[in-house]
Parts: sequence; C-alpha cells; structure tokens
Amino acid sequence: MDTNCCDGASAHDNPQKRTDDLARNIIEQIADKWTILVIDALGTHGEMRFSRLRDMVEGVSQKMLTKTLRQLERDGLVTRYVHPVIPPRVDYQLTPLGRSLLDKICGIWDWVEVHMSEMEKARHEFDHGEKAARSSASA
Amino acid sequence: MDTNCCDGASAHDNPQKRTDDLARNIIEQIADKWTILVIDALGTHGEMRFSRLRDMVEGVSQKMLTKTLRQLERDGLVTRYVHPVIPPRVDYQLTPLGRSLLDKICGIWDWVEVHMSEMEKARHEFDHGEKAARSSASA
DNA sequence: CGGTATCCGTGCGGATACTG
DNA sequence: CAGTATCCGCACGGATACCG
Repeated sequence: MDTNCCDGASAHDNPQKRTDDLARNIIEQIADKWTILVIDALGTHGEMRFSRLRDMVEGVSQKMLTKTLRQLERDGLVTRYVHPVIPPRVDYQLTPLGRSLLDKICGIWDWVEVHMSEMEKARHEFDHGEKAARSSASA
Repeated sequence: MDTNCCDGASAHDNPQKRTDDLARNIIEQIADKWTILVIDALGTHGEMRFSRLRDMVEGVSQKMLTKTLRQLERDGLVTRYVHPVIPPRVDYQLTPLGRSLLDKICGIWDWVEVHMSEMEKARHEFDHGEKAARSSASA
C-alpha cells in the first residue's frame, strides 16, 4: 500500500520503508475505541485518577482501561503518577504530545457533530431505499 | 460519559441524549483500521475498482474490504457504481462527505508523521528505562 | 470479477478472584 | 484503590468454496 493520502515529502524511498510500518502501527493504535475515548476524557477533565477515569469512559472495563493507559503511557501520550500513599492513588494526565493529538481527535469529533445527521439520513436511505437505487430513480 | 472534548453547544440536554450515542457510534466506525486505510486509498487514487483497491490496501481480505466498503457506502462516504458489464466491474469513490472526512484523517496522518520518532523514542525508553522511572532518575 | 456464504481459529475483551 | 492474573465466551476476521 502507499504511505498515506497526503505525503508531501516523507515516503517513497526504500530506507524509509519501516517508516510506513511504524506510522501505520501508530495509526492502528490510535484508531482504537478506548484509546480515543480515554484521550478525550483526559482532555476534557485534565488530570484524573484511575477510578474517576473509569466512570468517565462509560462502558470500559478496568482491564481495558489499564491496558489502554499503559499503552498511552508507553507512547508518551499520558503520564502516570503513583502517589506514595495507601490506599494507592494514581493520577493520569495528557502530556503535551498527548494534547497535540487531542486537537486532531477533536477535529474528528467536530466533524462528526456536524455531519452526524447527514450520515444518519444516508444510513436510513441505504437501509431500505437500496433496491430502487441506480436502476429506477423514482422521479 | 461526557460527550466529547470540545462540545461548545451540543450535548448536556436530555433530548439530545441519543445524539451522543450516534456520535460515539460513528466515531467507533471511523476508528477502524480498514476504514481509515480504505478512505485513505480512495483519497489518494480517486475512483478505483474493487480489485485495485484490494491490493492498494495491503493485507485486507476481500471479506473485510467488502464489509468496509458497504459500511462506508451506507454512511454516505463512498459511492459504489456497478458497471452493467460482464465480467462485473465495480468502481468506488469518495463522496464529498467522504472527502471532507479524509481531510480530518489526513490531519492525523500528518500528526503521526511529525511525532512518530518522538513516540518511537518514548516507547523505547518505556520498554526498559521503566524501573528507574520516578524513584531514581539515573542522572 | 465482485460478492456472498460457510467454516473455523484466535485474540479481544468482559467477569471474577486475588494482591499490595 | 489500582492493578495483575485467570478463565472463557464470542465476535472479528481469515481461508475456502461457490454464484451471477
């Protein structure tokens, strides 16, 4: 496959072959349900502790939340601070890098907000109109 | 969970409760590996027939490609044109709506291109530095 | 060629139990 | 409270076979 849609001066060469793989790998990480929702939640509310986060991100299991957070931490998108207290208290927050990604993600959210109804309509039409489609436009 | 990160004037109200669900549903659709790669491919090369698309999107099975395309079609993001010839020939292309989404996705790709190395480094450090982390910075 | 139907492996992800 | 470990279902997705 080719690199991406708008590669002005990045790929093509061979030496940068792994560049594509890495990019795709990262994209596939980001393009994850929980990842996006977690980044989103942290973006909205700032630093949060684990349990808070868990009920902000509706429907996430603690397993998935942990996993997602670990990955985000590994990628340098969030920081994890373990307060040396008992019972444990762990706070998460976006790094600058994470926040810059958040901006992009917000772009998608906004897009969705704007085009939601349009898409809903399209779906509706598709779901039954279908048959008449190309062959016999009713008009 | 709350709506999203930057809701200026969309949710909160009750009547718009399903708005959130729909938005989230759509996001989860878009936040799909193949979906993104397909949109990307169509964005780069314009109208394409099925088989071409299949080998542009490296690694996609024909099942997943079909499924993905159907969904994109349903959402009004791509059009599907079946040429009335034999053997069959089916062309896909982005709708204006699809292209507007592509822009946002490109934003993410660009972001990735820019911050890739940063993330790679972060991963590397995380993968072994780890231990020394907070308690005893080596320096 | 484009697509559907079927079979089937596997890994994602939820639920539960347990630890520090 | 935060996290790990374990078990396990199930749906995601690949491979194959077949149709128009």
